[in-house]
Amino acid sequence: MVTQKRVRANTRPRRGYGQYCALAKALDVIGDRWTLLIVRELLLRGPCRYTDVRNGLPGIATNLLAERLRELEATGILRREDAPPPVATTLLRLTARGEALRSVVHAIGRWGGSLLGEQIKDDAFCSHWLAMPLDLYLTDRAPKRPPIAIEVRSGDEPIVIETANGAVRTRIGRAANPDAVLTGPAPLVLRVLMGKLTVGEAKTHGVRYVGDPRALQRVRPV
Amino acid sequence: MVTQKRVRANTRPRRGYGQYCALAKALDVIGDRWTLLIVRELLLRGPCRYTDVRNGLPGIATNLLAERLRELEATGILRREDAPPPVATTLLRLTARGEALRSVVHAIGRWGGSLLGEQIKDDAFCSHWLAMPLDLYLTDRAPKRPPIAIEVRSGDEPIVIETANGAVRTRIGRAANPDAVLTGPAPLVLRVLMGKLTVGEAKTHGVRYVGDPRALQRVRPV
DNA sequence: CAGCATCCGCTTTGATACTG
DNA sequence: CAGTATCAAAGCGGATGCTG
Repeated sequence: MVTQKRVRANTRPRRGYGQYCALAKALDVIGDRWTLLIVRELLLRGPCRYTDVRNGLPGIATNLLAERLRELEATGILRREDAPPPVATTLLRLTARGEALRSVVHAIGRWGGSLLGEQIKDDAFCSHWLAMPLDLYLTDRAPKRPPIAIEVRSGDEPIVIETANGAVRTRIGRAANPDAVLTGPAPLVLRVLMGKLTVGEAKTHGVRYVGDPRALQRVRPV
Repeated sequence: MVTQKRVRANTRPRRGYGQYCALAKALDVIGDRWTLLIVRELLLRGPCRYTDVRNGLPGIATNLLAERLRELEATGILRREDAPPPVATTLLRLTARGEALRSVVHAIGRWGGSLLGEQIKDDAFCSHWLAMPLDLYLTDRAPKRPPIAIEVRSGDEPIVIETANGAVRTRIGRAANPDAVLTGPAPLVLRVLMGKLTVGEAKTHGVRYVGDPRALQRVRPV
């Protein structure tokens, strides 16, 4: 008798912890390798294509990404939707439940901040990853004054730090009229923004800063 | 000649994401299977023995637990210490860095709460796991009044809900003089404490409540 | 090219047995 | 009590191939 091979096609048996505990149940869903990094990409980029997600995840195997996306869709964390008329492609968008993972990603990111300082060695880096620490630590020191924008160029994609009614938001893209532009290697750029390194010191290591010097003070972390 | 066994000892190659990102670095350390559940046990129990941790993690393989504990020690999340004179054993205790994971565990637990309501089927349950949702959601509605204690018996170990200067803390153990004692199956007990089920309704399903009825109101969640 | 699926070799995990 | 030893099964990484 022939043994059944491809029995259950594309549904994994899902190896869960089997514990009646919110943490365990959550980890059943978001605890697999790469899963939270996929969520990170969708949180930072907003709705985007398969390929965009993959570009933000150097090292992931394509089949694994496809599988994770299927799982995330099945668990109601993201959904696929057709892009508006101009381009004909499928967009991946976080659901409300997926957006709610921002608090989780922030908590882990904040905890992991202390592990980051050391060195890069041959770590991959994508400039939009800067957005997370910036959103986490920067504050608007002068909420009453007119908003400012700082453009940061540190890798493939430029990002913009904007003050908007008291909060600091970081997004991928360019500023129409930036008050300052900061350019250089990521660890240094980050240290400058975090106030751990003066612009003067950083400039001797390849960082460039053009524009209003007060812009940096404006968003300095507490 | 005796062959050396302990050659490669305890250093794995460690398969990290290789990304210069706080989230990825954190997941390199706490992203492996079982790791955060081990941290949960240490957070809920405080310093305890290997066996205590294992009892709180039904299904874990002993070698895996031993390996994870080694990794957590190496990454500075816990440390081993000799127990005080009476008992001669090794205690596992979270370091400050490990305690800082409470915010991470809480964030994930809060997110995972919505996944929990459904059914138990054949999920394992340990009564001390109740402590997390209780710490997350209960509040002291009358901080000025004398503190109260509610004992909950829902499984192997009793736990105590205590109000202490405005906060609600849950711990493993018994209350010397509880204002109320709640007994019954976990999902029901939880629903009662969360205010989603009245004591009267719960009693028809096997829940017992003995003591001051106002104790329950006192710690009701917002 | 975007968006996968398939195959293969290696690593991690799970279950059990055994030891100081 | 606190692990180590062993081995099968599942998961993962990388390469490659297929389809619209």
